Amino acid sequence: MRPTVTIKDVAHKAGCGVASVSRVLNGTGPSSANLKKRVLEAVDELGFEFSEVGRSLQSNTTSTIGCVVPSLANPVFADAVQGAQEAFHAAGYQMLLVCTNYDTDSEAKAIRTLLAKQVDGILLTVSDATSSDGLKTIQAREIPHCLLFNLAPDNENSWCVDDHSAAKTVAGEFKSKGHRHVGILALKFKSSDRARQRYQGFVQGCANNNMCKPALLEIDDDSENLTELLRGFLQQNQTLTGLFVSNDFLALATIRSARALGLNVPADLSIVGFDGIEVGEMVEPSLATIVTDPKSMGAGAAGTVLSIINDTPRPVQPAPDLSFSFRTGGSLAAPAAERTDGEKAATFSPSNNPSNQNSKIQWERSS
Amino acid sequence: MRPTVTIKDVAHKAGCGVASVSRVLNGTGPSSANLKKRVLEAVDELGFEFSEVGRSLQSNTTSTIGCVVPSLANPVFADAVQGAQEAFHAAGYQMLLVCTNYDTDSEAKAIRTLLAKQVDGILLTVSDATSSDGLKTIQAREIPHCLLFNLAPDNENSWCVDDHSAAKTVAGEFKSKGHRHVGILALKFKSSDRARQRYQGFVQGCANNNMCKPALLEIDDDSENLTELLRGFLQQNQTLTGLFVSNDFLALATIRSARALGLNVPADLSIVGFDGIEVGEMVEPSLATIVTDPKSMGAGAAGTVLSIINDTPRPVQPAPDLSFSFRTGGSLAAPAAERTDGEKAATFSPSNNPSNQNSKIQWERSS
DNA sequence: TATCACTATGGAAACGTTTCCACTGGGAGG
DNA sequence: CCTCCCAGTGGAAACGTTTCCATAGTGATA
Repeated sequence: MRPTVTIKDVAHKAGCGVASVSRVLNGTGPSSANLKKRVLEAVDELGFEFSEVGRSLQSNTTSTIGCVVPSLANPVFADAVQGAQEAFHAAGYQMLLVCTNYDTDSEAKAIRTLLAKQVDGILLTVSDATSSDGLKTIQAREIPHCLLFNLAPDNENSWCVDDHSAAKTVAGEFKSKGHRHVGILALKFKSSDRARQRYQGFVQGCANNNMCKPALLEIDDDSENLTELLRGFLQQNQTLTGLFVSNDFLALATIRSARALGLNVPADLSIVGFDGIEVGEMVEPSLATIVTDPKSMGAGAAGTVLSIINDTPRPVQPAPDLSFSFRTGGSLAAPAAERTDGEKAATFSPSNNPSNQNSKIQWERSS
Repeated sequence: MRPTVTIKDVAHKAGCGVASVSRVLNGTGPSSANLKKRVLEAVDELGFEFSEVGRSLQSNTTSTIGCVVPSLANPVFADAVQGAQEAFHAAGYQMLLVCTNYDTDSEAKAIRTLLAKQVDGILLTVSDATSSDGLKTIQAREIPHCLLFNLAPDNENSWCVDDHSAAKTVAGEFKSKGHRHVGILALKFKSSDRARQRYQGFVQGCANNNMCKPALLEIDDDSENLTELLRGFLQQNQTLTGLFVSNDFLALATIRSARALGLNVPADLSIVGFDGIEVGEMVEPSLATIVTDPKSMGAGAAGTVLSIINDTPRPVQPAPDLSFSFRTGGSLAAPAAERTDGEKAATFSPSNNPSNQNSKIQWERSS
């Protein structure tokens, strides 16, 4: 690694003091035409660039923002990070990214590291905003920050989807199609306040619509045995005609598992997802889902952080009930009939799946 | 923002010199038990943490790595970045992330910014590795770096899928199913050397297998009118029975468009994708595709950067022909018959699409 | 001509670290 | 008892900037 050329080298080559170089290059303070020329030439010859490290030390500012998210494997976060990165970049800030893999210890550790690096602000998604150690540290140090996808505790800024309302909306959609007994398939229930919000909202939505209390199927991160889990779940809830799945990706996997069990979607089991990923519109049947705009959320939260730093008015975020929308899709329809078990089902096969034929299920028998 | 507590404050509170504080906390040099105790207490009381900025200035090292990718919207890059981030994190490095949106100017600018920030290394995906200004800058400054998903020019490290071989493999798979005339749908052909590799490999693969030279449909970033483009393309290539699509996402969109044109996939048109995203396995028909492992690629490239920094042996990367694998799927099958035009097609509808019925196409008529 | 205001410039301090060096005191070896 | 060595410690320099302050020169004004 070639030795870095510093402002001193430039000053020496230009035959002037370092202060003059700084003034010329930053356009702060006066300087003669002659001096300007000499400095610029020296810079050119040496290929000088300011070191941000020296600058940061002096200015107590790094033009760097920390960003903490659980994972980029989830396109919701990937999009949000992308949106935030663009917003920060446009304002002249770089972004330090940390993925925590939904681990609270990693969260806290990452945040300490970012603070040590003297970031000018932090954008973060934590597992639980009410109990996050990392968040407490940030608050104590009074660093400009904004939560993303977390329900905000008191005095906290946050850009998030109104998961509670969204889940209520889903309940209403099930109801309007004639469903009475539905379930919810939730991922990482414990490590995510968002999942909790969705569950509670769904329960309340079902209650508001005089539906049965939704059955809960909670699964861990690996969906290896999703089909078996689903089988067991459906056995225990035999009158269930619809399932609200906590994200689109999992919803697609659930559709596949349902098919593997010989069920027809939506006739035997309606599925509604969450997130609104684009492939949901490309599959057959298309996925009914809650559509959100993670990129805008990320950009908005970034804007909030910037507004705190610059002490400008906070950007306005969409009203809670406008933070999402419902997208209809073929995976949600009126239940064909009450599910009845113990009969031979038509095995699903790619192009032998007429939905107007009332498929029976095979999972009871084969378990 | 609360004033930062520095090593001086600690020294003052502990009643010693700053050098002693540094020694105690870093475990470098001797120190009495008494002094240790005083320092540790002071640190605790004041909540002191070292400033990385001061450290960096002194050590000429930032424990920060720059990472430049086109976009996180593409899950390939998102996964790669995630893999890289984990690898860097494990080695005690933070990651500065920049997305360039496939713009070469942004690339060069981002790289200059990263260099000014004194990153210890850079991981990057550029549009064209042979002509990248940013890459030249990095080379000139002799910064530890590694390319990702770029075909490496001389003396450059790079972790990438062997796009050329992979595309040849796809040609072979088409051939083995009995296809003779196939096409390739490429995205961002100009701004990506990877797309070019795939095209050339596919052309060569078709030639090796005595197939027709593949027709090329090149599209821009927005696939708004994909259906119309596809219609025109198929009109011009009436004997075409298969299409190699440059990424899975686009492949799914193509399947949808084909259906909208009244075509049955795979009977009328086989589709093979590229990337191996997981949803490809969840849809009907499942997507035949080239499977890659972007996360491992990202982690591997990160390992290479680290090995350059630490002057340790380079991690070994998989042999080019093991950098991918072909995944069979329902979207690739033997062509049902030569496509014939001008007849009324069965309009596609969700569950009214028996593949054993030889669908006719409607696009000729409706254009 | 003396004063003034202002441009042009360089020296030096400051930012938060680490590390070199110098200084002290005490124990071991002669 | 005198050396010598070493643990223990603090002062100060250095890293690359910016900025305050002092100085010098210049032209205009009184």
